[in-house]
Amino acid sequence: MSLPEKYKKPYESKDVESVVYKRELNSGLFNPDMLVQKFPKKYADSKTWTSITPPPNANGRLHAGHALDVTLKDIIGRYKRMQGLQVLLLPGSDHAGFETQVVYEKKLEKEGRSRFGMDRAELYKEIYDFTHVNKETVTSEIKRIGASYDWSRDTFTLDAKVVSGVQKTFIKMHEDGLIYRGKRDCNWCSKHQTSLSDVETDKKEVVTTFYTFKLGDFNIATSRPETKITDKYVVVHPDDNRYTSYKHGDTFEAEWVLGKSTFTVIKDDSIDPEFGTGAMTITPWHSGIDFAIAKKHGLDMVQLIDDYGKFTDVAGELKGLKATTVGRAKVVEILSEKGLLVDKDENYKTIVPVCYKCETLIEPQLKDQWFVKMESLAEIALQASQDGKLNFISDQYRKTFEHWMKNPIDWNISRQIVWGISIPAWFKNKGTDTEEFYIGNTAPKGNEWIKDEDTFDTWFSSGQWPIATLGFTDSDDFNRFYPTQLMETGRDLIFKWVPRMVIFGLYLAREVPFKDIYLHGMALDSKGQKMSKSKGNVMSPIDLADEFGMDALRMALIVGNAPGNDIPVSNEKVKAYKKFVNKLWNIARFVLENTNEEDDNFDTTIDNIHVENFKKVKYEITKNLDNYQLHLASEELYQYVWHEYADVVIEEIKKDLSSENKKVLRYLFKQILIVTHPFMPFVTEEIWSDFADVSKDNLLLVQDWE
RNA sequence: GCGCGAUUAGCUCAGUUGGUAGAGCAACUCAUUUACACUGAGAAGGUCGGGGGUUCAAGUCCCUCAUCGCGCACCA
Repeated sequence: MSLPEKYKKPYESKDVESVVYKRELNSGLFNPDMLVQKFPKKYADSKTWTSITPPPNANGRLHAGHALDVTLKDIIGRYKRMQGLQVLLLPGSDHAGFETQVVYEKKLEKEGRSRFGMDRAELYKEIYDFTHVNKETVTSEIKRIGASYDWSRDTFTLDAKVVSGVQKTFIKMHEDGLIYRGKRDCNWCSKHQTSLSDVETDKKEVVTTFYTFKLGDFNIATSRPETKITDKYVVVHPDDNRYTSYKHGDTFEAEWVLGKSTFTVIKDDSIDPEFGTGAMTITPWHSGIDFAIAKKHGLDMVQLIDDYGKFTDVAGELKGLKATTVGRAKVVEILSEKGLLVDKDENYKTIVPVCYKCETLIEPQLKDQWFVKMESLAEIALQASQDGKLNFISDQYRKTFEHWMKNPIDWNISRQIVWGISIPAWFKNKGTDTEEFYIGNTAPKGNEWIKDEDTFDTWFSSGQWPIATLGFTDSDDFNRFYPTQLMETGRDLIFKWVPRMVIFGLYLAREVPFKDIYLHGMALDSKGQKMSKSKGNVMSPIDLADEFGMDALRMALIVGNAPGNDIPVSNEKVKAYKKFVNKLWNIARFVLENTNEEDDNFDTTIDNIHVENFKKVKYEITKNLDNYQLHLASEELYQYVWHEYADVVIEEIKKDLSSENKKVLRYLFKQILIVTHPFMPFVTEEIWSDFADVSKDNLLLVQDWE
């Protein structure tokens, strides 16, 4: 046959990629229903193989890490599909409640606006529109990577079916006694005006001053004097013999910030006698630990600092001062003037919690919030892991998972933001002593009930993602595809996301949502630094693909990246695989120039050393794909294609282009296309079209692996 | 403080039940228009962080130390 013109010049990825993706997409074969319909012989009786894709936040462009995520899943998915399984890679996107709201607030800030004071519905509408524009960008970028996702099942976390299902889950959990509302210490961000879960806070080391003040017969040490204004309990360890003259419950009068006041001595063994002076006063409203002590002994709690970080009425003349800055200075000044400052250490290092988005100091606040009781849920998740129902591809993450499940903390699922799924709860006399609540989709009778304005923590909905995307537990898709086979996502989601999906899966469906858990590492820049917008080192997979081709980028992300390890991405590495793609292109040219369809009837029963060698390589590649060792599989492939097939097989055969040799050449090359396809779908599918009639869905996408 | 990783060629990293150290990139020598210069052939480069142990045999298993990274929790 005559050589198609395109092979007379180097491979042009840009010309090919969009054409190939459209060809594959339009075949409908990314949809498992179409696989069965179009190729019943191969797929009608086969099992399903499903992976729910992590929903990327619909609030921006993709970075190289997303490309790694998509590539890994797509390679496995394409491989399983060629093996004859009904593959479903289910895409979606996440409204990413707090994350998106933060991004949008920054936009508002730039425009000189603020969400505070905006009409709730209006704000929601604006963020919705913003998100939808971004969602389209994200979707088109994922398609560029070559994702063989079933877009007909694309799901958004704010789709009506997801919203109602998530709300139903909340109602069910309440009925099962797993939800409670209560005043409890919360992580409060005074900038964003919302509470956050523990995984949404970061730790920051600060150097501050550690003060010791005299309080009656006690010396009290603190790094946060401003919280001490209204303290009235002194806590010491029961066995501390320095304080034996006071018994638990004894009271004494002493001079303090706002004048003379009465203090009560509390003995509690959670105090470390070695730390500071072994005595402390407690501020239950603004400290989790203090709250625990106060709750245990039934002590009074007062709010000293308001939601904006300023002193409340109880601070008397200090009311309205910003607590952590002028407030602190003022308190130190007052106590010093009274001669109560005993000591100060100005080089005290401590770690404080900050908002993971804005680094504002988290001020613990007692708030009425919705909490999920985690203990029993964590226990079943731990059990599932210990029973071997979860297969962590790199076992280090099992330990992390189980550690977390052994130390569950009740989960605050209320957020004081509009961008999210509304909590189906209603209040009567909210904020008063006679407050009542009702949980349900519609308000009870009577017009005194008002809707809860809070929304769910975004992880409350994404935790249900494997079930929600399949239409919840009573749908056909659920029965057909649940439990899924693979959860592949970033290692940073081991806390935020993975355990919650396991828990919800076990709770709602009584089965783990997936068996294999592949946690990939982070994509780093060429210097090994984490990519971030502020550092300006974010690499766009689209830009890299424009320069080197998407197949090259996919290979560069996979080769040498052992599961769970971070991977530096450099232009040099992508460039190296661009050469590999071109090599394949030129091999195709050679094979097409020297063989034709008549050479297709190779008898595979004939002994041939080249065929034997290939079989061994294919066996290894298959084994490594089955074990999710993609870094090994891809490297073997590279070595074989370049240094065996091109350097040895072609070189040998071109000296003797016998009919027999041509058949071997052609047969092996078609096999190579099959094995290479999951890794480099674009160039292989394009070359395939010169070896087969692709007009009737005879795509490389659905060729038999075996 | 607790936990988890990492330490292998100049650089970036592989090395799957213990069996004579691998790749890509870079650098070096040669080939000079070949299916492919986005090329081919070849050579060079590592006492596998230090120390100890188990074993016939250790990059691999155990102990210990050092350095780096990450996670969790911090204490007023």
